[in-house]
Parts: sequence; C-alpha cells; structure tokens
Amino acid sequence: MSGRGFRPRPLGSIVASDMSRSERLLDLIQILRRHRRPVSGRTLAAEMGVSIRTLYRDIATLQGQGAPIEGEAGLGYVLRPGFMLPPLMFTDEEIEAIVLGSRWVAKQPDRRLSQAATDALAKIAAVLPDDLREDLDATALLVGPRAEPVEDVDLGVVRQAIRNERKLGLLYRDAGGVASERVVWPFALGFFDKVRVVVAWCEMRQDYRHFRADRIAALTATDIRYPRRRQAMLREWRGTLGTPGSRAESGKLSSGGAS
Amino acid sequence: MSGRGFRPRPLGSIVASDMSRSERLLDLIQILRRHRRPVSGRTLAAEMGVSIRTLYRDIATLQGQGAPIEGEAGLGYVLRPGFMLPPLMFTDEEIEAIVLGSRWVAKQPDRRLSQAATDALAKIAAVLPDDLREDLDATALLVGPRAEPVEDVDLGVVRQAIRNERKLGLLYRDAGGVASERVVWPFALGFFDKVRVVVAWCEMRQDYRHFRADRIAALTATDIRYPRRRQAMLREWRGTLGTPGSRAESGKLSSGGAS
DNA sequence: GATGCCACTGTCAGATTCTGACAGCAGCGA
DNA sequence: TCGCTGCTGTCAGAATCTGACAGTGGCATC
Repeated sequence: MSGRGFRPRPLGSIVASDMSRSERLLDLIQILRRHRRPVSGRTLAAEMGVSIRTLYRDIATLQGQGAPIEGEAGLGYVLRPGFMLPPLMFTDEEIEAIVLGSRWVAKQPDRRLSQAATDALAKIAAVLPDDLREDLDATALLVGPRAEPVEDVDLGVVRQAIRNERKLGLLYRDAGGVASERVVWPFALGFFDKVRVVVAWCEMRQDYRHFRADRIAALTATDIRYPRRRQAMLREWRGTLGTPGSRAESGKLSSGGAS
Repeated sequence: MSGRGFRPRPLGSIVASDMSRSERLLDLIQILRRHRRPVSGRTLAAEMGVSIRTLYRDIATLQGQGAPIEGEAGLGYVLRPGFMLPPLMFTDEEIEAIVLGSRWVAKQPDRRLSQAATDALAKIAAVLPDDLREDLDATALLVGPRAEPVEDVDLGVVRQAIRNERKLGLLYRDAGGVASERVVWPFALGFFDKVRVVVAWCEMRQDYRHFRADRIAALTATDIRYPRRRQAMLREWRGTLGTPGSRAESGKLSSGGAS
C-alpha cells in the first residue's frame, strides 16, 4: 500500500522514523536561510526547541556535510548563500531531464551560469550509480558546439541588480550598431534564441525594453533602488506580451532588441 | 577549518554522526539498484551486515520516504527504476543553472522528457525556500514558445532500445520527403538544433547515421540484440566527428539527416 | 495439501546513540 | 575589564535502534 510517488514535505524530513535529528538538521538550514544577519546559537536553539549544546553539535554535523555555515564569536551564525537540497526521489527520466538541461546550460554563452551548470553536474554525477551515468552519457547527449556568441559582460552584476532591485547603467549597441547609454530597472534575465536577455524598464524610453547580453558593451552597477517591486514589473511586463497563455514563462519577443 | 565546499562521498551519507542508519538507507538503495531481479530480504540483510528484522524496518522507512521499493512474497524486493538523490549542497547559481536547464527541457519537443522535466521542477520547487524561488522566477526566465516541431513517435521506445542494445525498425522520411525502411542499432539520443536525434548504426548503409525524431514516421521495437557494445559504438562514432575536442559531448552533425 | 520460501508485524531486553546540564577556554567589541 | 558569543569535554539519563524470537499470510512447487 505504501509509498507510491514522492510527496514533498513542508520541511524536508530525511528519515521518517528519526523525526528528531536528521529532520532538525534540514530545519536548521531553513531557519538560517531566513535570517540575513548573523543569528546567535541561543536564538537558534530556542527556535528549534533544543538545548544550546545540541545546537552546536548539529551545526558541527552540518558543516561536516559541507554546509557553508560560518560562526563568529561575538556575532552568531551565517549561512553563505547556497542551499542544501534534501534527499529527493527522481525517476530515471527526471534525472535525464535535469542532466540534459544542465548540459545545455553548460554550453550557453553565460560564462558564470555555464560554470555553475558544470559544477552542479559534477556534484550530481558523483552520487549517481555507474550504470545510470552511462545511460545518461548516451541518452542525454548534447550535440553541437558551444553556442555563440559569448558575451563579455559579467551577468552576475545584472543578477545582483535584479535581486536587490537596483538601477543599472547600460552601454548598449543595438542591431544597427548604434550605441546608446541608458539607465534601466532590470527585473528579469531571460533566454531567447541562444542569447541571454536582460529585461528591464528603460528610463530613456519610459517603457519595457529587452537587451541582448552580447550587445551590452558595458555595465554600471549602482546603489540606487528603483521605485517599483521586481515582481510587479515582471507581471506587468508579461501582460504586455502577445501570448497571455501559460502562467510561467510563455511569450515571445520581437526579434530586434532595444530601440 | 571545517567545511568549505562540498565533497561528495562514494556512497552518500546523510548525517556524518549517525554513520549507521541514514547512511545505511542510502546504501540499501544503491544495492537494490545493482540487482535487476528481485533480491530476498535475507540476502540484502547479509550484504549490509544487519539482521533481517532491521532490514524490514529500513525498507519500511524508505518506502515511507517515497522510495519505489516493491516487495512480493516468495520473490524478493525490487526497486522500480528511479533514483534517490542524497542531500546535496548547491550554490544559488548552481540551482539557477539546474532550474533554467530543466525549464528549457520542459519546452522541448520530446514529450516524455518535457513532462519529466516539469515533474522534476515541481519536486525541486517544493523544497526551495520562497525567496529563492522568486529569484529563480525572475532570473531563470525562459522566453519563447515551446520549440517546434513536435515529434509523434514515442522516444521512450528508443531509450529502451538503447539501454538494452536492441535493434530498432525505422520508417524514416528524409529531408527530401523520400521514405525508407531500415533496421538500425541505436546507441545514443542526442539534441541538435532543437530536434532530438537518434544516433545509430544503419544496417542498410553499413555506416553511422543520425535520424531526426520529427522525421521518424514509425518505430518498431525488437528483441534482437545487436552484436556490438553501445559504449564502443558511441566512442567510435565520436571519433568520426570533425571535432576531436572535449571529451563529453562536442561535435557537430551535418545539416541533412540520414541518407 | 503439505512443504518451502518469502514478505511482513509485534514484542522486548540489551546495545547504541542522542541530549541536556555543567564547566571551562578563546575571540571580539565596548 | 566586562559581556556576549563560539566551541569543546564530560557524564548520566532519555530516547532510539537493533537483534532474537514468535507468529501470520501469500505464493509456487512437490
């Protein structure tokens, strides 16, 4: 009668029977993620209903696992950005999909992301049984060279700006080769036709524009917060697209670029 | 001193300190994966150096986790195809790469794989903290409609044939629309220019050929094992490609298709 | 239908592990 | 110096896990 299909739990539990320890470890990470500033061990212990001694033990265990938790005396604990995926059950095809997708990303022009995909693949491959890995080599094969064109700008800057809702200075060269300098409010970083595309509100045009990453000549990060919420702009922008259809990432872009 | 970076272990250990139970559970899955036919509980127990009673408890626990283990009296235990990923530590960018890649796969023509990617994404999303999920919605955005053309054939048949090294009957329509019937030895399923491509040895041409999935009119699975090893053919085929370069999935295909 | 094999459950004492409390050291900023 | 905090050692009691034993029911073979 039991377990058919995987049912995710609100907070990952590693093993059903040991409700306490393993599950608590996952919870601890979630709690740490919630706090941006350092949290004292005592606070964490209280939040988990456990003694401080145990908390220290738990942290040590997690660090032994590779969790990037840093503790500094007088301050507290911080979790370096990152995330620990709890154990997940995947079908062969789902793993195939993930591996194939990651291999595709690894071949994309976005250098940081490409590297990240390679790293992720290595981590996944390290825990896969040999036979499955061999299957994947044959079946999740990607043919074709790395996608051109490689952009020179550091898209990490864009990601940062999006995450923190900051204005961004842009030196852009449009399809005709005409250069322009703009200040934009970036809120999404998309893929279109093998190119990464920054989607933003353009202060100059007073409208939504998208910018092909390979045509961006220079980026200037700023500390200036733009006045709107990222999510709201994303929704609004989606509304302006032709396809109203599916909820997540449908739509199309005109072929040109910013004007 | 402690944990910087994640170091994968040969066999996943969930929690360093409880060397015994949680780690044993992962091992058990690995052992089950190795055996294709049913294994008796006693065998498993012996292989793990544990009593039968404990083995039953472990199996129950795993099933509670969602592991697709099936036991039948008089036979033994079998693990339905699938794999349980142990807890893995990913950076934000690595998760972004995985999600982006999976979203890309979800938009590909291969229906089964597309569905698998969607399922995998749902599982991952279910365990991600909200803020990270929001970041990903903006930053791992995929723009553009589902890739055309959608093939009609069931590529699952091809996967099966590759996995078991069986011959495959093919009704193929080439670029000029000319139909032909062939028997091929499939050994890889690749991606090229938005189309899935079956790579195989063609008995008719006595050479390696690739077949665009959208031009395959019909597939016939057989039980006839082809005389060579999949891996060897894959290596050989790679050798025939222009690019000798990187080890994994480089190379290019001529634009045509099979002839 | 008798027999053998096997999956599964209940129970219970002993082994193992985890936990909390107490004590103590070290780093850091006020 | 003081206060706050991270971090370690130790140890007894609590919680959990484990193995042994007993018993039920399904299935195929003799």
